[in-house]
Amino acid sequence: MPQRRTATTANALLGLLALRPSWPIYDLTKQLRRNMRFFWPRAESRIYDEAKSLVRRGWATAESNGSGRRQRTVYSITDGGREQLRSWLAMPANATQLECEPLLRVFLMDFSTRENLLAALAQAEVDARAILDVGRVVAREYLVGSAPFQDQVHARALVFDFLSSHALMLQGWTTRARATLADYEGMTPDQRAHHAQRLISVALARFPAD
Amino acid sequence: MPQRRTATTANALLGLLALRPSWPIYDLTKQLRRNMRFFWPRAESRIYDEAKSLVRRGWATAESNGSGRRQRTVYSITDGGREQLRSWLAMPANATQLECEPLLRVFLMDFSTRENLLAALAQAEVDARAILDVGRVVAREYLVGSAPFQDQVHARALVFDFLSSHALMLQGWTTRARATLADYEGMTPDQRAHHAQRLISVALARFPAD
DNA sequence: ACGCACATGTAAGCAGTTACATGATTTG
DNA sequence: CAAATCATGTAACTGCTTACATGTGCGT
Repeated sequence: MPQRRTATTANALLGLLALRPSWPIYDLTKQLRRNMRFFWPRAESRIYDEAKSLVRRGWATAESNGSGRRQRTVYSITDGGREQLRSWLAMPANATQLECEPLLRVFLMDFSTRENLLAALAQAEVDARAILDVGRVVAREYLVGSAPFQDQVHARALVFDFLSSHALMLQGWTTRARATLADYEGMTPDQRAHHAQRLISVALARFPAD
Repeated sequence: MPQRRTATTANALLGLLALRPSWPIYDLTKQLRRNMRFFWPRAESRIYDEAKSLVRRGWATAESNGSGRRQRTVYSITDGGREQLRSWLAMPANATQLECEPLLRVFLMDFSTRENLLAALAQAEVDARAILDVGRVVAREYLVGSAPFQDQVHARALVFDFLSSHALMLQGWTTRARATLADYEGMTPDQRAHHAQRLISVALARFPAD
């Protein structure tokens, strides 16, 4: 029995709404953009749509607080929304998914040029750095106690641990991969194959017992 | 200027097609399912559609080799397909994306139960184990020289390094997260906050200089 | 001879993206 | 006061997933 996708963006939004009595729509997009995009990436236009859909489903209310001609909508979670949030959290979580085009290009390295391959690795490094750069700023905010969600520091610490581990993993890999490519440089195919096998057995040795 | 998405599934398929003179469609889905799903996850039905689309665009040819009533289509890359592959590889790679619902649930832990939260962590561990289990098998094939793509071992070693690092990172994080939750157990909110700040500074200390 | 896993698709629908448009507010 | 950036959307499209439908061959 294939399992229906449980975590739509709607549920992530509900979670945010539950953290504060009311949210201007822009703050929601900002939150998604700054803090959640690294593990729950969504286009901003999605947020606007999804917020309206929450209202349609009775999980949130919208107050159009139009100062001037332009409307500024503020959203609040309803009791039904809290109920939905609770019932979503009781369902099993979907699997973690990684989509890494730089790695795809390494996989297909034989059809690429040295230059293009290095560019792909550089992209992976940029991805890592983006996380680390945000992380440095946010971490300091939480350490000095000035973060907007300071009361959530117990949860955010775990998220921070995850994301920095992920970013450091990415960065470490690009470094090793570049070194390996340099090693490959002067080798015959046979030597490369041997070298590669050694790399595999080193990595395999780090696997947990079972 | 927003950057067009460059790596559709089509290009990944072209890469596979370029590795062998001809591919039965099922072998393509198998390859995607067994080896690439961890960094380029796609539904299998997508592969069937996409293969046909390659033919429509002149990047592949299909030979319907029907033994019996049922057709077994075999695909081959064309010169145009190789050209497309080359020009895709010359474009900048898209960013790495991670979607981790277990982490989203940790982010929202205050609305969850202890039990549900642990279930989310268990899911993350299952995700890691899935990679490690496949990795163990594939690694041994490459080490004894019996892998279907043994001639690609130089590339696969780099992929293997990436995926095992990723999986070990995931597994390490779940272990630490569980320990942290246990630590939180008896604490006052204030103590938890302090504990969390210590965790953040430990993680921050591991950041590269820059 | 039956059941189950393997193999090959089709159909429908939605979640999500890109691209565009424009109002409001700050800043140099 | 012009330019840039912040803020709030809409429109069009599409890749991808889920769910379903069947054929085919193997093990028992």
